[in-house]
Amino acid sequence: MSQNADAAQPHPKSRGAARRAMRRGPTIDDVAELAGVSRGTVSRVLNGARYVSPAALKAVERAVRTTGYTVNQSARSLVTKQSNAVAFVLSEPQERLFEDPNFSVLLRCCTQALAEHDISLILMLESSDAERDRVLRYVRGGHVDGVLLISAHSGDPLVADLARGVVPAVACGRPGGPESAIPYVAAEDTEGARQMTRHLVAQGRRRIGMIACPQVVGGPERLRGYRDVLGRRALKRLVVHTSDYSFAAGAAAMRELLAESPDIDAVFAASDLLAAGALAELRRAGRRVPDDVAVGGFDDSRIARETDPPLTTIRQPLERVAADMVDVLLRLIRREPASSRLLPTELVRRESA
Amino acid sequence: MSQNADAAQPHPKSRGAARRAMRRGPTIDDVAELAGVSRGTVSRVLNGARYVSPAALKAVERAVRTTGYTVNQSARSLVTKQSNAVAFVLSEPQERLFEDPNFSVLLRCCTQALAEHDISLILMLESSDAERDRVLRYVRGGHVDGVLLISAHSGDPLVADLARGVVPAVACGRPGGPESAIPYVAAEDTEGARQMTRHLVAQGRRRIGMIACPQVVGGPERLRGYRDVLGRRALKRLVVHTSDYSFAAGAAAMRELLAESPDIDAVFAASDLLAAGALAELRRAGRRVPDDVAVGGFDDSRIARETDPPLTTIRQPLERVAADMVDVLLRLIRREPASSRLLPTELVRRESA
DNA sequence: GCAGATTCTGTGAACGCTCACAGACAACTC
DNA sequence: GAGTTGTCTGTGAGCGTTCACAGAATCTGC
Repeated sequence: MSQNADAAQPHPKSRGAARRAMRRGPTIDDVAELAGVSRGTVSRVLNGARYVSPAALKAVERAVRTTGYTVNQSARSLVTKQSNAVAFVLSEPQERLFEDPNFSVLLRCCTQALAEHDISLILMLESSDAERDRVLRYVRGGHVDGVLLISAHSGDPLVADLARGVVPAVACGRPGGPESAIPYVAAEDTEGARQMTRHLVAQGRRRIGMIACPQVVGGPERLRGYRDVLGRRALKRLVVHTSDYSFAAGAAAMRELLAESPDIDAVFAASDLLAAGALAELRRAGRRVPDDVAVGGFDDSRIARETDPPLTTIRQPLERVAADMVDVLLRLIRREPASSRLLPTELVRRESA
Repeated sequence: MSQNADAAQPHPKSRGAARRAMRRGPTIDDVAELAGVSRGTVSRVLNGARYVSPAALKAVERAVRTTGYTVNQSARSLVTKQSNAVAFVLSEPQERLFEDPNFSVLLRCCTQALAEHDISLILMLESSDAERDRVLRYVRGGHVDGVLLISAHSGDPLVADLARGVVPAVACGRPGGPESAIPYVAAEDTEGARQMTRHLVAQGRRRIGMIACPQVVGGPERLRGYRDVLGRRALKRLVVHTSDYSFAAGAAAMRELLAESPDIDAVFAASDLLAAGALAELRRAGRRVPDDVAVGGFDDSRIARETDPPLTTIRQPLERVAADMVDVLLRLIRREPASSRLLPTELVRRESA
């Protein structure tokens, strides 16, 4: 049989042709050939276009257009060791966090900001230990250039891992744990809480309660702001702690507050969702808002506009938080200096207080 | 100087060593060396582990563990032409859609389902033409193995592009446009709408209005279900169209309905968010719910539990929609046959109707 | 004991790109 | 006109995998 004879002489050309037929798209060599230049020149055009003659530039651009060439990211990554992707890691996402409107804004704005730099966002969940392992392996494996970390609770174990500097990382909100932790971007929670508390005081409220959530990122700061303004008037029974920012927790906390201090005339909830829950509970208890009890929220999320009455709240510039997180991360990736940032908050007056 | 002498003889070995020092992690060759086998054997262990002796298997596994080896996805993708990633494309995401709780559930469940197959989810937004181009180039470039398409409005132009079969794709909800379009997974919207309408009829309601949204995916089906049950009783002035599923649109539609038909005694809103808006407007108009007017929603999203009164609504099995979308997409990627799926809905009775 | 499977292993050649290098040429300076 | 600088170009090597192939070893059944 002629098989052996054929096998004896390898024919790389016909093989290459066969491959080309089943290939996804044109390669850099096809573009080079069509443009009448070399691979190297095409590559230079693709990245930066320096040291390329106008004629060559034009020819390459035309060839790229006519062939519909797209750079093969895998091949590029293989040599540059950059993935042009970052992970958006959602730590401990009980459904709650995921349905938090703040988080949605963050995700959307981060995606947009990254897209402008042609970097793609890979969403990763990290609620179980197994998932954390997966994330860590993924990140360590060099699949992403950086990590945007959205943490629900402070003291996230992933922070420690990330802090070891496997890959640049930025957190949203001040992550708890050792001081050596990773840089973060957050709103000025403490000052925001002060603004709201001062506002309630200015309205003549005497018994101002707080629904706090100190385990959640940003929570301790908001409680501190409330205490800063009220001092000794921040009675113990006026402060109730919840374990998360949820509607149900807000309602339960309000119930407790009403039972402990029936003469309460204002409540500052550490998030709009908590405030919405408090509102529902107040209605059930027959208290009018704001006449009997004023309610203040925090976040200025969509919810604040949809409650009845609409919530007076503290606006966090989440769009800017997202943009700044991306900015800090990109700087870190380029090995430029970058540090944590705190963004100003603003009181938004509506009808609840 | 000795420079020229050095340059004359290339020393690949010291070069390789230098590279190794700055390298991210161990390679397959390092693992092979440590395990005392060849590259090929390690590769076989990594993918499937067939035709590998127990001894070799064990040695490789140990070596992988001690070196902390992770496969370099770029190198692998370069040869397999598979990226192990899929794009989750959010078409026309006016903020609204993004803040839709349904969408959050979908995103979360898809991410989880994909993670189980070690496939990562790349989030892409596609609200402008420029962004659609980007998405298309990205997808065409072979960066992803498939696309999960979440479309707000029917007749999305991306669908047509995707339908040309660049890459496997699955839509959530029936995409409008040519019949030749891509496969989809959706709830049985028509039947769900029938369930709700029948429920309102069974409660003795005589003037049943509808807040419909026929431009949005699923919208036409829900309107059809309402008409199926009511027949000629579905008066023109009892149906108002909105352009999206938003709180504000729901409130505006309710206002219109009250003005046109003051004797209205029930409303079926095509989404919970619309129903929440209607609820707010009814309260403002002094109508009691459900005593004066019954309100039915659709989705059974988180919102339905948080309105006052809580909404009677139609539950869509979104977790299953997400799981099925991923399942269909994976089949398509493996070139197995797979077709569109319709999932059953369920009436959830609460207090609003 | 030997042909034929069957299991197991190592090796070379891609995959498509970037990057360093060297060479060609043009434009200056003295 | 020779040297120096700067711009522009092509080429070879290598990134870390997988895959096809071929060869070695072991097991069948007669």
